[in-house]
Amino acid sequence: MAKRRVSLKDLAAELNISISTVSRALKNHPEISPELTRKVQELARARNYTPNPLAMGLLRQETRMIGVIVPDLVTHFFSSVISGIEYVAKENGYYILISSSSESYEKEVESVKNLLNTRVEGLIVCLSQETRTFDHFDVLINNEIPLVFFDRVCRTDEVPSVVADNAEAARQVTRHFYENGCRRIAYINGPEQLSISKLRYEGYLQGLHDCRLPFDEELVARCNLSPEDASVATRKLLCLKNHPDAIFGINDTVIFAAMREIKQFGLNIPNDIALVGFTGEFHSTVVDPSLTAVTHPTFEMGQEAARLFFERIQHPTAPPQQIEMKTSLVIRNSSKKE
Amino acid sequence: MAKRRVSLKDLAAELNISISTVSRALKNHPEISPELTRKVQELARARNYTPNPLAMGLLRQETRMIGVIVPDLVTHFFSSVISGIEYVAKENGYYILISSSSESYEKEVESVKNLLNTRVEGLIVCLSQETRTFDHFDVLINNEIPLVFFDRVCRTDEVPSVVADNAEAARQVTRHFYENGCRRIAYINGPEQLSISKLRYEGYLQGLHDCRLPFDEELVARCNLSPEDASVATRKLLCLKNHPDAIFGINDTVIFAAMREIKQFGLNIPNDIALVGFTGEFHSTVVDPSLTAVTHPTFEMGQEAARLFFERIQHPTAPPQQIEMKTSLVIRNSSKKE
DNA sequence: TGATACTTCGCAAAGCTTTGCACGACCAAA
DNA sequence: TTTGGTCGTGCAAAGCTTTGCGAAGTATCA
Repeated sequence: MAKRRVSLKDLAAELNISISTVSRALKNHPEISPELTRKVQELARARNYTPNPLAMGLLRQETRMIGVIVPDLVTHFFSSVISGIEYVAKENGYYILISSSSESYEKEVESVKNLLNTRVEGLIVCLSQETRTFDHFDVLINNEIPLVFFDRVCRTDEVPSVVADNAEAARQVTRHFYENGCRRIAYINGPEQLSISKLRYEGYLQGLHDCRLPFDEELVARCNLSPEDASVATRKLLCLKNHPDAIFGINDTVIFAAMREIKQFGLNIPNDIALVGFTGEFHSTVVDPSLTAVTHPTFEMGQEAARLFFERIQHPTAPPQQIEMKTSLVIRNSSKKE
Repeated sequence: MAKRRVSLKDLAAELNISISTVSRALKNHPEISPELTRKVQELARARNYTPNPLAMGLLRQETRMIGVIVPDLVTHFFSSVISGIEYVAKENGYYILISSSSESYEKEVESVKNLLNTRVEGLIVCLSQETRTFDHFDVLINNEIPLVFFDRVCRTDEVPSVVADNAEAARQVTRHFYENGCRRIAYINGPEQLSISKLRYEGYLQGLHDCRLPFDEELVARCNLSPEDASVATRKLLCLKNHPDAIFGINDTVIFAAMREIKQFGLNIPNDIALVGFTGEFHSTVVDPSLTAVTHPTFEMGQEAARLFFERIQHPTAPPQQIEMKTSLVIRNSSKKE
């Protein structure tokens, strides 16, 4: 057990004055005489006094903590967003409590409950891929507890959120493929309930339409976001009697898995199959061929999410904003046919 | 401002009984009659009562929070270790407060101070690469506040720690190079003050000695752990009149930067230069050629660190353990000369 | 009926901080 | 001498929970 830290009471006892006087002296209250103020502040420094946040929290009903729930901590996208959240939180004197849902609905529900019990002042959440119902956020919404979603969102009419320009980005990717001579453009999608899946899929469709390419159902594969499942989905595409000449993957996990699969299949990237991913990873540049990718401003997404959160703290009932972050298509070698 | 949550006082008022009775009823105290107990518990459930951790913290002098300080959140190694810490923390009903030092000594000192002021029960730390002095941990040690280091450690005679078998792993890498025909084996080291730099360097030297290879000072480059600096270090090696035929990089950031640099230089991996990294990344398999690497059990390192932490909570003055985790050299294509 | 023994509960303190209000002391004016 | 004011400080409550101890009430026994 760590020793008790010094409290106002300790200082008061040592100086033979009351606790309230110490408290006031420390914040330079004008009603306390200058010498006493000086004496108190000196002692406080010497004893290394800092106010107890638990007591303050109890008094002010605030904990200066933000709960953050992400599907996992390890994926570059999430750790980078968290980094952005942490940055803004720190600026505001807040800490973040991180909980990983492991892409599990149940754990997500559990995390919401536990974090609220810990009295965080609100939550910043990216939904798990299993999550199809959203009642576990009712408590937050009904009680006006700040809540912000990012990337994988829901209930955007009630909850502020930060997302990428998913549809537009996917549309551009499709057109980029077309301009590079691809005609059978495949798309590996994520779970249908995820907002990013829907929107990127829509963008893909729009892109096809822009280029007057026919929609071919067999060119759309679906997977959960694990590397294994992505590999399966890729193989399915590769085994078509007429395999695609381009594959667009919903995120980096998927596209890296696809890349490996295609190589093992003995096909050339980009000549046999062009490849574009949706990612923010620096690894795009280190794979071979280097990966053309829609690049997220991940750190900035985290910052925006945190800003939205603090706005929410200020104005809990303001109409929810949705911030759409501009992505950019960084063209590298995986999509340039010779 | 979020509404106040229900407290014992609210429940007591609603039932017209005293707070203490409610408190006891909720924990099935035998002195409370069965019916009253039932009634109280029902109401508590209905009103969604959970004890206020601030009040409990104040009372018991515990916050059930662990401060975690890492150089950054984004690198796979750290996010994966954090993941392991979080896992064990959750098992024990603890949360982690994460603070990033951004590889800065000052921010590390700041983080230690701030986290302690937040009344975390202790700290799990990986030193920043700038850190050369360690007085900022005195407060913890003198006050018996639990502290655990991982990976980049110091004061191991006083503080428990979790590290990889750095020297042994580096030695094996060097021998592996030798067995694959490499004779001019270079090493890109990190900042000298880091324990991992020292130990891996020692292992490298031992490996050379084992293989009766001469030590050549110009084959040792140093960099801070940024990709940019790693690139510079690599170029220096490549520009030697007699460039190395193997490069061993202290971590993944370094080795991926080196890989890129070598390719740009027009040299072939592994035939011109073999490459081995020190990493836990799944990306090793997706780069081309796939990267031979010393693989850390990163998640497990986090778990061990957390376990050590909880032991420390139990026995703050027990002699500090140092846990050395076994790494394994996973041989892929980047080190196989034809 | 009075005393004893349980059963069932409430009071209050501790853990820490802030802050409105009151109180004592001292001085000046009436 | 009394009143009114100013200045410096302390009291106490609130925010929430746990728990030792005391008290009220009921039942049992002599």
